[in-house]
Amino acid sequence: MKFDRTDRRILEIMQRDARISNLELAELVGLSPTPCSRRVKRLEESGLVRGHVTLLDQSRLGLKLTAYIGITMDRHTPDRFEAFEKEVCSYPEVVECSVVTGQSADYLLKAVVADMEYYERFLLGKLTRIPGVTGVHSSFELRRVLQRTAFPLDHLNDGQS
Amino acid sequence: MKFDRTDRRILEIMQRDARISNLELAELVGLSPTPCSRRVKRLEESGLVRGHVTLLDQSRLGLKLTAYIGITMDRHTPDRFEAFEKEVCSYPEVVECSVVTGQSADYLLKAVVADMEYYERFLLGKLTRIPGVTGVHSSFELRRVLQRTAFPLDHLNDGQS
DNA sequence: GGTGAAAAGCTTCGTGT
DNA sequence: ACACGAAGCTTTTCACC
Repeated sequence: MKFDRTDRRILEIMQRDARISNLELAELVGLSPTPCSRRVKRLEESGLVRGHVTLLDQSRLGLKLTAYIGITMDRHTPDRFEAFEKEVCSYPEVVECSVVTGQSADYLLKAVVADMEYYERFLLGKLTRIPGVTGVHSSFELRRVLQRTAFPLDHLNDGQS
Repeated sequence: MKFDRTDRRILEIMQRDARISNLELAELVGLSPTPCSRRVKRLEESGLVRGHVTLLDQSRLGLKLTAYIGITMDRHTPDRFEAFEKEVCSYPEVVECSVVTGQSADYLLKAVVADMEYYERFLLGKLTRIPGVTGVHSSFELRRVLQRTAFPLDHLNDGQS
């Protein structure tokens, strides 16, 4: 599958505004509505577009505390990992979870909660109870400097899978 | 400002699908289109809704490497911080940047790049050149387990600012 | 890829409960 | 506050160039 500059511009615009109409989008990229609509459909069917979501204000929701949590496991066996991951995915407080390289942590989690009191309950009542979890290191967000959902697209100048 | 269960359901649905029509949304929450539209408008004007974005597939874009980067600064003065933050915000590779608590890092960054070769250029050519940066510790994502943009809304059962 | 027309869908009133 | 129904508009989607 190949993308040209027009596709790139379409994606850049949609990454910022998912609710733009095809009519307006076509005008912005210098196309008539029909081929513009065709391109969008092609991009969506290709799997490149993962979805359209509404972003809410974390603070106004009362979710004032963001924690980055490094998790260390006792043994690195598939069953340990699977059980841990399944459990973590069921926690709505966790917005991100990855297996990572580096010194002391196997997993890096990002969790979003109301306050420190809630976080303590989350930590003691949920996270540390998962079998295999031997180490937990919490780091808290003091201030958010930047948060983006848009990826850079400069690197796909022409053909790209 | 107060939110009831219906507002909560509206937000839950929109967090998953930003392009839903008011008609369908109204049906899902058990309302007629008119009051549903009023509620959505009220929620947007309240600032609770930050925007509607399209999410793209990071891997299919060719951005195969995600790095978590801990940054240590030499001095914790406002001018050092401001300059650093302004510079970091101008890097499209950085999708997240926060001031965090904890041992050895002042900032935690999340960066998204094509590969390790690109990352090295980013690190040496950009990040480590910023005045005040004394320590950089990179941790790489081996596998993504979970990634959410939706926040939990269970905690706002009735009234909430 | 562009154009124009037709069709479908959505939003927005007014009115009544 | 909400439901209903009609009007009016935007948007999408054809067939064709």
